[in-house]
Amino acid sequence: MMGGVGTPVAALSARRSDPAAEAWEAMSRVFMATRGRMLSVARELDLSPPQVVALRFLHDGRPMGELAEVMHCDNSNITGIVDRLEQRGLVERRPAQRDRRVKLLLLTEEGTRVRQELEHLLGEPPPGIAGLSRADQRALRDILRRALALD
Amino acid sequence: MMGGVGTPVAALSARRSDPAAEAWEAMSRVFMATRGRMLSVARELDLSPPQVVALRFLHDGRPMGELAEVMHCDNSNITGIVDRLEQRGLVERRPAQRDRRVKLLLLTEEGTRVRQELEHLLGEPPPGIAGLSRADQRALRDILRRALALD
DNA sequence: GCCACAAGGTTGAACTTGTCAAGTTTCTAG
DNA sequence: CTAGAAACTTGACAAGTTCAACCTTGTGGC
Repeated sequence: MMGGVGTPVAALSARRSDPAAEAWEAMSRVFMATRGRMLSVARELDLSPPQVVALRFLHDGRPMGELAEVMHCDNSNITGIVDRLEQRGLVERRPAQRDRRVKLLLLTEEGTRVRQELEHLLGEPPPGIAGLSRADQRALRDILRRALALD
Repeated sequence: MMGGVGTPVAALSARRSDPAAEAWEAMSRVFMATRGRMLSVARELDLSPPQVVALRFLHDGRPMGELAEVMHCDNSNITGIVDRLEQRGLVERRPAQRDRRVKLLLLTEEGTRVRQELEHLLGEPPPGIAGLSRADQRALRDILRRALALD
């Protein structure tokens, strides 16, 4: 830990011998360690963190309201974020035919490119995960997929 | 999935048969699913998301600059966040004796209480993890601890 | 001791985010 | 046809983020 600064977080409290809580604590630590990377990727692509989240949650034809829902924020908030993505030419709004109150979001060519770049950079596993044995990696993947199936 | 809204993210791209990337993708999905809980916990305790992060990264005697470093943001940013935490009586500033330029952060009694509440609420594993078999939970914990040792 | 310089933190300006309360347009039910 | 709801926008205001400029305090060379 060369450039480190000591314990990043004071003791996260996982009740001893509660393996779920202990696993979750470890998982939270792995994620906290990747905060920096996410922020520098955003900077590199000249996007704010919410714009990154929005782009990742976006897919062609997704209504604004749905984006607001998955991002857990207000509709009025999405308006501004999409405004700026649109100004940058990454996204377009198109009223839905079936209900013209609804605006569907479409990625432009450039938007698709940026989004792919984003997934490429953020999809890279952090060193801790990349450094695990292949058996551990497979076990981790399988366990987490079981967890996702329960959500 | 009753109130669901379809696929939250369009395909995160994990190269096939790269178990590390697949594991990381699954892990990212688990985390995305907990965004909402983090936000509602923040609301419940009347804290902004950055204040939550700051409180979690805080420990008694931590210098402001160190907090800025672990939060990956500018010193000037921390000034404002700490200002508001101080106004709410959760934190105090005290100049370090050895170097009076440095301000050390101390949790007040109330600050300690809120921080514990925070760890309690956010330390609760999400349903997907809690619903795993005990063997899976232990395996997950052990693998992630190995990953942390590599960071 | 004195001086230039660096380091930790604060301030102010410009912008983005987030929230809430109207407001507009477009459905939908009765 | 009309009352009300739904989807988005607008405006106002607090908070976060970044940058440059600043103030105070340490540090090293002389």
